[in-house]
Amino acid sequence: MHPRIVDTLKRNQLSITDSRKKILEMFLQRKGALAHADIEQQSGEEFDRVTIYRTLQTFVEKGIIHTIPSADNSVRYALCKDDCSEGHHHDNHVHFMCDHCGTTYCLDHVTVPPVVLPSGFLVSQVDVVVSGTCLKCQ
Amino acid sequence: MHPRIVDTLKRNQLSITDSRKKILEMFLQRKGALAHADIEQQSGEEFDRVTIYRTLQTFVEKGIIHTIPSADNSVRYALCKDDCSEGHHHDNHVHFMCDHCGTTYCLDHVTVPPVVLPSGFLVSQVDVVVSGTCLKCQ
DNA sequence: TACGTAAATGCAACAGTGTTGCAAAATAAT
DNA sequence: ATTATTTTGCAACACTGTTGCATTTACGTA
Repeated sequence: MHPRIVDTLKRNQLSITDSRKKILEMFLQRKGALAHADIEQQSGEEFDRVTIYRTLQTFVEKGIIHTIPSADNSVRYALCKDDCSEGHHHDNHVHFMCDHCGTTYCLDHVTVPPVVLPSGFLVSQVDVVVSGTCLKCQ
Repeated sequence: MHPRIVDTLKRNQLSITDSRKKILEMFLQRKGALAHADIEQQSGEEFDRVTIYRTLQTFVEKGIIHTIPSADNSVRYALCKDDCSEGHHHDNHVHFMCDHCGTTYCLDHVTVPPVVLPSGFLVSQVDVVVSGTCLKCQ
């Protein structure tokens, strides 16, 4: 098991349970983004659907993972780089969705360019989602 | 009725039906984005749910409207500036979602800044979604 | 204008997604 | 080891979106 798992859970004052350990491990292993359905499939019948939903919710609240916007209807989650503080997510990096294989990447090293809005709009967060073809699909 | 309605439908080789006229009018009237649920509520019992889904699908295919990405699970649609050609949407403008009232704006005059990705990624589209507080909610 | 064809609609049924309440089980604290 | 708190699993429900098929509507032609 990944050494960061128990550590991360404790730091966020979460009790150490099987589902949390397993789900967090999935995120740590495959660095890409995961949808609820991915987790449900990978974990087989081990956990209830509802438990997965609640675990993801908890992780988002604690700033362990963040949601990735998408034009289709699917919500994907990915690890926050260094755990964001509760309620405050500074994931100002670019997300990339491959049109071909569907994989979602967090491009941690590509920062979001500044966007200047008309006066009157107060910006709290900027999400950039790039779609196209990824490394593996060319 | 808005004069552009029949014109737009004809130009896209769509038959003129009540639902298409009514739904297109909704988009032309309130310049903001609309979710399926909004349309269902506004139209009352006039059209079947399925008809609304299919109309939205058709409009997206024809490039009359486009979908707006969002971090939550809701799909919203907005008019394409000048009808995009079929299958090709050039909506490279910034979208703004108000955290307070939930309204989604298309900021047609704010263009998407260039994003430079690591080599190996082929970019086909860049979506920028800004969230915060809008003009009315301050 | 009337007619025939092609397209769009409404209905029923279904699958997927996400939420809530509550009892049982697991975790944490003593 | 025992108790209090949290988490889980189950059941049920609401919402979202899709598909097949019969009926209705729109469109081109005569």
